[in-house]
Amino acid sequence: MSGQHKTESGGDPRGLSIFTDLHPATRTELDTMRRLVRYRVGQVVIHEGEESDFVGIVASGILRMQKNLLDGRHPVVGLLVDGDIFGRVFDGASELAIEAATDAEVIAFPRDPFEALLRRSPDLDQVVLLNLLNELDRAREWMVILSNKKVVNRVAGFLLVMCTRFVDVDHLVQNRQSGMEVKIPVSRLDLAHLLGTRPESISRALHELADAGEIEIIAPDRILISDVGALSTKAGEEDILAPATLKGLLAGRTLDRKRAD
Amino acid sequence: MSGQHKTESGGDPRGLSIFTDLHPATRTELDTMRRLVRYRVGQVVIHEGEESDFVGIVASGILRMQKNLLDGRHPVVGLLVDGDIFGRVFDGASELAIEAATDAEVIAFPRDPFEALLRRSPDLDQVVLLNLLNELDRAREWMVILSNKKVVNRVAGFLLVMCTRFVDVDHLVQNRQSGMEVKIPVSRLDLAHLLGTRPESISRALHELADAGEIEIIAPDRILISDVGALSTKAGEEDILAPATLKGLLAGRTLDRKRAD
DNA sequence: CAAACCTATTGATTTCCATCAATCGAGACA
DNA sequence: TGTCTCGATTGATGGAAATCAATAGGTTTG
Repeated sequence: MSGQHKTESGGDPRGLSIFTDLHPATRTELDTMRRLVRYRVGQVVIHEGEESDFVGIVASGILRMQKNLLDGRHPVVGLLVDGDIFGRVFDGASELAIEAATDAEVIAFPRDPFEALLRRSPDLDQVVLLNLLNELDRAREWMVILSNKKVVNRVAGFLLVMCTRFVDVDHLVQNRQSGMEVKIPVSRLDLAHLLGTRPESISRALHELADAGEIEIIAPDRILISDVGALSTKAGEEDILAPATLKGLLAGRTLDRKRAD
Repeated sequence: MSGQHKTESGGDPRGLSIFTDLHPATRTELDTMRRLVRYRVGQVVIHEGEESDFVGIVASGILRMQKNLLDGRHPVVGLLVDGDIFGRVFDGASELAIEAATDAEVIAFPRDPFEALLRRSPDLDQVVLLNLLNELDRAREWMVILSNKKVVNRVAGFLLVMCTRFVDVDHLVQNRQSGMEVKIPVSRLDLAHLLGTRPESISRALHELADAGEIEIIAPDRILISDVGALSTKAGEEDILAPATLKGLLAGRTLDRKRAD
């Protein structure tokens, strides 16, 4: 009943790896208060405007942060994956809804004890601070991608982000001899909301990239990226996976900010 | 030569008010290491990719955070105003350029001593953490505004953000009997980059709102907002300045997260 | 005072995409 | 196996905005 998705073998449950370097005492306290919550596709994790009573870390699956507007639209402002922290630390209701984009598991910490521990433990505080800095970077990086006027350019940017940010999440990204294979973990509709467009345009953009020989559509949700450089150009960015940067990735570094220590 | 823009009378220099509640010892240390830097319109504060050696707080004027793309575009991902903290805390070069959108003054703290102090002072750490949380909220709020497909809707959202976030910055927002007067602090081109469009479209959108009687264009950079409700609807949001929320504003609360204490 | 310059604005045309509508394909289920 | 259903795809069309181009208004400069 327990270990189908999780990989508890030996080490931490998924998602908690961000806490690996914490002081043992802090770890112990966290372990004491944590509980695992499962959500199914489409379930609401935190309602918009709700004062959430827990801080969560994604252990598996994908959550989407979205705003539900009066006109019926609900733009997605970001996705949460393995290891991402969410839920309001320190007061305030969330202005965003958080919903499960796929079946998902969340490690939940009751808010008050978590905050109390946060105040007492500089090491935990540090982890949370770095996580926030990364989230902010991602949000802005995402804005740059969204600043592309043409859908095909935004889609190109999205695929590149998949390659970098989701590189070691689940098995979403795999190296092939002919390029990188990316599994798109959300529906076309979610993707459209994420990229500020409609599913039809997503479809057209993907097939346009395929016709240009820059990607290969193995299945609707499996994309083989064959020409990273072309995608980077389309995304307007410098070559995200240019030799220099790529070397770093292959060496095991991530693009995320790490603890200084 | 010194005190034309600044309001040093009695209390803190502008921008430092976010540090008002800090422990006196922390304040003293900060005061020791701070220095004031002035920038003129268009000057670069931090180059894209540069490893900045200081943490800054805006004391006056407006900075813009932008990405300079290969194709010549440079989308603006956010503005920094009085009291906003910028510059990388903890490692990493900025992926964004920061430039002065107007003449501006910045209070700069050398990075290493600032970080050292941050590690030692939970109160300062707390302020930085809350600032980050607010920045993240704003970034996502901004994404929601940018998710509007029509320019006129994004412009409406921008004007509303001016009314809330910039309510006590310089004299950008003033109450009139016929509505709120907003001073747009950046050029049409900057505004276009901020809203993901071109200056021509900005112009057309503003005049469309004026024709609808929802705003009045006193001067190109002075907008009188006469129908907040209509703008809110156009922005897709619930009525940001609806009675309940507005009452809070008038009571002196801001929409920002405050320290719990 | 006039010339030069920059910004905002207005006009005309083309491109891109949202939208409406129809088809296709894979999985669920009887 | 056949049908049902849902998501993805493809097609056709109207609308919005990018683009190109030109004018107006304000400020600086000589």
